[in-house]
Amino acid sequence: MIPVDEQIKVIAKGADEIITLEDLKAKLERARKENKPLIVKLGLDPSAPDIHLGHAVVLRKIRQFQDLGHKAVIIIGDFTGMIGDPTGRSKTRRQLSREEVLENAKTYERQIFRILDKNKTEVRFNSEWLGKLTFADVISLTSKYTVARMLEREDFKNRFDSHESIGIHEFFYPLMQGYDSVELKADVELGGTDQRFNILMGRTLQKDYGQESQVAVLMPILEGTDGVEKMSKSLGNYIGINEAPEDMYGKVMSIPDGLIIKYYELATDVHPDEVKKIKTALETNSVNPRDVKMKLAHEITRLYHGETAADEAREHFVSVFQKKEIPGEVPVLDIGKDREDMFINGRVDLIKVIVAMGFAPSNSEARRLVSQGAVKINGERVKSMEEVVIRDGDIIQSGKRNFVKVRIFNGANGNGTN
RNA sequence: GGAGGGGUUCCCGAGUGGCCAAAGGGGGCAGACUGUAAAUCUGCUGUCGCUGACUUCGAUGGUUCAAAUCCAUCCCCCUCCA
Repeated sequence: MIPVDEQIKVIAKGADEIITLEDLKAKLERARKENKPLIVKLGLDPSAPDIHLGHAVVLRKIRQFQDLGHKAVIIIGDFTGMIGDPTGRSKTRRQLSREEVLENAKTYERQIFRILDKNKTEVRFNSEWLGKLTFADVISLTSKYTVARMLEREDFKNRFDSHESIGIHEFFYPLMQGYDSVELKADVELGGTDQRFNILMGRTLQKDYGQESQVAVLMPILEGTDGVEKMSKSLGNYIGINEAPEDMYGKVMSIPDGLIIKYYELATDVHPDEVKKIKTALETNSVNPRDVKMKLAHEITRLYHGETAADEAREHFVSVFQKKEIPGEVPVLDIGKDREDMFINGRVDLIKVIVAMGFAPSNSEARRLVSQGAVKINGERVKSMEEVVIRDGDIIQSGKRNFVKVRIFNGANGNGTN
């Protein structure tokens, strides 16, 4: 293991807060002396199975720990997932079924190793120990904390003050998460700054159970593409690590300029010195933010899809969004005899095509898109539903980014009249 | 256990018999302008083969020509008292 000071430099990079730095130092020194890796814990909530750049922030940090010689334990919160983390919520979450949780957990496992070192990672499900606790154990656990201290947590406090409901079971979430740390004898727990309360709970409980308290490493929260809210699947402002290169590139391009540096810091492995240079360049207006963002988009895409795919994604972006060309490759919708649902009076119906491709959730929505001039056929804006005739090979564009090529097979008709 | 307040569309929130598919704001979507940035302006924002019809205001049943609005029962949330 490399010297402790060097390790701390790496660990502290990008971190919002380390509680406490002294504890971390002590642990690292001991680990180095005894050549015994630290147990670094990260809990994943299995309610959102698509890993996105927001999750990747902590996962990358874990990876850094691994590269320093430490061991990661990923906890799939299958048991806690049935409660749902109340963090940041203004409402009680719905409980996931056991099947949903397990299904999501599987999806998770498939994705995390695109970032983590599999050889230095252990994956555990917290039902393994939480499911075994007796009611007496639970009482004993709860007796270690008070309602007043629970209400110190901001989201609980807000809900309490504004007379919104708080389920008793929600109080258990932090306790359970803390108990996970007890079970693992975790040395470090990673999380976003919104996990501060939960992770500190681990510190408290470990002490109560006669263990050394874990160190909290809190990473900043990455805002999503809207630039305001925390990146999350449910808000639809996320960039998934499994997304197609073009989508990934495009989504990065849509983030507000103010977030460029933060994305560089938290979502890439670009060296801090280099990031500093970019920051200065932006601040002195010596570069066009768009160009910086294009480099960022390329970098992030490269990280998950490789150099070639990233280059192609850039070309695609330039062609479609900057030059407003129709992309070379467009998804194809085959309409054969068996797709009678796509026809009205013997004609392929534009509305149905839009809905079939998922460009709009309902016919009404599709109709709105058309009436607002969002739909083009072969580059020609559709002005009236009356005149529309869709022919074999036509390329339909809905909004800025959705394209489809329609293939109508002979005998299935398509050219207007019957 | 008692008393009171409340549950409206994605969210907040108005609406207490017909003019209500339901004000206003937020969010979202689309268009213009751009750099798929920000800001700004405009339109749209229940569903449906859509100048009309159908479904929605916690749930069910009722009163009425007509119910988000009135009545009954039930469910849920909050406050105060015990």
